[in-house]
Amino acid sequence: MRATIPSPPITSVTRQLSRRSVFEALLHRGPISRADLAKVTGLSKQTMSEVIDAFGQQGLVRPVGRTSGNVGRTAVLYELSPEGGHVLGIDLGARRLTVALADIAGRVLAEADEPTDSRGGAWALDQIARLSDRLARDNHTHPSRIRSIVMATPGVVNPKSGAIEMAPNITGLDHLNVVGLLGEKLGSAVVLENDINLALLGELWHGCAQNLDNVAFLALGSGVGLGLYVNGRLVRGENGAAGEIGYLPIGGDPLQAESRLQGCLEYQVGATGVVRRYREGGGSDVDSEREVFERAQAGDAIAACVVDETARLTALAAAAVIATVDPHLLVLGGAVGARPDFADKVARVLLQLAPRPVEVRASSLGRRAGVVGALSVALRRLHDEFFGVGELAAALPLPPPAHRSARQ
Amino acid sequence: MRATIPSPPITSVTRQLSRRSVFEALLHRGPISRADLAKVTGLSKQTMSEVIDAFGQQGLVRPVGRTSGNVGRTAVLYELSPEGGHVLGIDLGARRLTVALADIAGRVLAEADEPTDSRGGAWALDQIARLSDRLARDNHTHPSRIRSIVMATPGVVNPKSGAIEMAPNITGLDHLNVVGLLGEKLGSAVVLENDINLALLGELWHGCAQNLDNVAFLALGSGVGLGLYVNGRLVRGENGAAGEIGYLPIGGDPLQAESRLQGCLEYQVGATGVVRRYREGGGSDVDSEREVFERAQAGDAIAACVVDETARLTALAAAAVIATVDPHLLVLGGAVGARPDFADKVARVLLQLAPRPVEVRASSLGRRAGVVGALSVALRRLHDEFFGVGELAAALPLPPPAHRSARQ
DNA sequence: CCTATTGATTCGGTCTCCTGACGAATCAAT
DNA sequence: ATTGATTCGTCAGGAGACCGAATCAATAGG
Repeated sequence: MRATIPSPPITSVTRQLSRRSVFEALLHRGPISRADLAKVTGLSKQTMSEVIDAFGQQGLVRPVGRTSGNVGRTAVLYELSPEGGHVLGIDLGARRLTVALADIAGRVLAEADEPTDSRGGAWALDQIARLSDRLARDNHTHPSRIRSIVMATPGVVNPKSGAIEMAPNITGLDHLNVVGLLGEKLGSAVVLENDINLALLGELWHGCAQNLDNVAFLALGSGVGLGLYVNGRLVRGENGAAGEIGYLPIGGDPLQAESRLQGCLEYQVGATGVVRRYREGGGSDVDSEREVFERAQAGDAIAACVVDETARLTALAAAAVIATVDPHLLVLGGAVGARPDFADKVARVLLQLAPRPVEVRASSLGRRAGVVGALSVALRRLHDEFFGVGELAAALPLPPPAHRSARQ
Repeated sequence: MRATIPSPPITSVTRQLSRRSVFEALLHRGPISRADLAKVTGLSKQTMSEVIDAFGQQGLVRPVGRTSGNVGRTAVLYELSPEGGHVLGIDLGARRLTVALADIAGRVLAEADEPTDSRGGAWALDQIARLSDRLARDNHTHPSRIRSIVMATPGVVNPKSGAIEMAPNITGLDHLNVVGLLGEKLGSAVVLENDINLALLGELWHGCAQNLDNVAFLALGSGVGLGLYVNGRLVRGENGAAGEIGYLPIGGDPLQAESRLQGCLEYQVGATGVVRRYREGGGSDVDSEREVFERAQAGDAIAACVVDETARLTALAAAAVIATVDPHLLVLGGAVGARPDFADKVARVLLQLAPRPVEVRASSLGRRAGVVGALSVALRRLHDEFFGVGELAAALPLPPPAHRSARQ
């Protein structure tokens, strides 16, 4: 086995751009010959040979057979090598921990999950490290080859510091330097991101929202939350609090005490809200919001009523989001939101609310969405590390209003 | 006077990047010598002289005196020349037409406005052409030198076609090929954009929202509308309908007939809504929502009540937007929204609603915001035409889920 | 076996950029 | 006024990256 992968050597901007477009072509056009690469990228054949040579020496690329059947000389086919680097996606949920491993070409090599260590905090982090290590070794990958790690976590992630600001569902996580500790344990930098945001990105990469630029993802589970993808980019907001729609002034008096504390919409549509409304409606004791949904499907009239009201409020929230950002698609996700029957109900109410109908789909990845999204971000970060063009791509900023005189 | 400005000759990518960074330095560091430009951009003195030479031949740049006072040889100072190109910003409102002219460096050369031709449609377009021509000639600029024109218009602008889809306040504009006709009359391509979006961009460029990446602009005038700036980019939405918050399910039953037709919030907070509520409250006859506000300030109790309710509903809408996109700043604009007293009222209610306080400011450009925003977009487009890097800057797309096998 | 075709390499030539050297212009001190 | 220090701007040489044309190599088909 070769030594650890060297960072790409410093090269000129123009060569970096060439490398970048060759990489992109390799990524999307699978095994491909140098001649075809030259045609696709517009580069000359010998530039192509130089780039492929360099890629080969970095372990980024490997030959995989030759063409055959066509007239003319056979060509050597190349593809991205799994040796080029690996990425890890983690979804740390309150109940379930999922980890997945992919290579630089985005091929998902393995996936594993376990119940989250209920002691939370440091125990959960240890569990993550254990599971990740096992996954790497089982796939003949030394953990040190993992160059990019992204973890989905509930709560608000500060977009500047990358720290968790509130993780109500996992005990003792908010007072821990998660990025630092986990990075140490795993031997590589870790990036955190809100779980709903990553579920949205998962649907965008491998799920029901592929190739779209404007998507809203409404998650309904123990709480209610929103992920937004606008102009082809994730919306985090100034404080990472974008999508905290529990506080939407919908479903009650927003100035009421309970509403102000946990959010007006959350108070009605969150798990405790659903259970409370079921109890208030005369229903017998239930443990979780899930049970209410199951009873509704089993014919419980009170439960059905609660579910209908939940769907109605969800649709109102969705209408607010749709009026605000005008997405192409609304994805319903989360433990209860992804239920097709519930999605249908919401879609029906929505049809009566919106000035123009919006497509509504239930999440197609279900609870895998979070890991898949984490993988996609980890992958993107790895690609950027190797082939990013940095600020070069930034838009030309406009001049400030203060001007020196323009002598005519 | 020199002949018309030639399009920049085709150059290699690397030269284009150099030109770009030199231009940026000229734009922001005012008159500057070649030696300083070399230091700022990191390019060599040699390259700098080449680029400045080329700029000079294109008429982009001109010498303006020399340094003095410092030890050492004096340096020739250069600045962007007004001959480099001009841009035009137009704000076509229902009542007022405003036009402004700027040069390639973003220096606003002139601004003029008139009441909009009340016959609307083709007459308004003629009026625009007349006013623009006059403005250009008064500033020693032949109309043919104007290389980029952007117009603010009410209604939804289709982000793909660039056409107006609904302009309720200006008669006979929605059945006209505005882009085509106006482009013909003015002799240059015209781009349309929603007036609220441009007002937002105006505040971002020259107003109260400078140097921010996440801003919401809530306009309250004859109607209610929202402009969103997220991740440093304008949010148009999939159909250009982002920010149509008249349809927010706030302030009434969203399934009611009137609400469904013109939007639930619009029905309460729009001009006709304010007037209606004043009448329903027992107020005497008024012509416009503006009058209600004036009476409130003059001590009319009924009017004050209506205004308070309007502020309350506006704050609810703002809270919904804030929960959704988490902006750094909320700007209140439009004929009534920009009133400082009203902005204060909204801010006060908002303080009780949001989990974390958000900064609220009244528009600082007032009704100039639209033209200024139009200028900023026109300018950006001109810069991009000259120095854009195109798709080169695009993010590396992730591979699609369908994969060829990865032979280990 | 020969030819058409396609893949891959080699060989100039161009473009852009940088470095180092040098002349030009200026201020400050003698 | 002369000299020295300093800065501006240009010139010449060379490195990196790209391309096109020519050339060699390997294959399918007649």
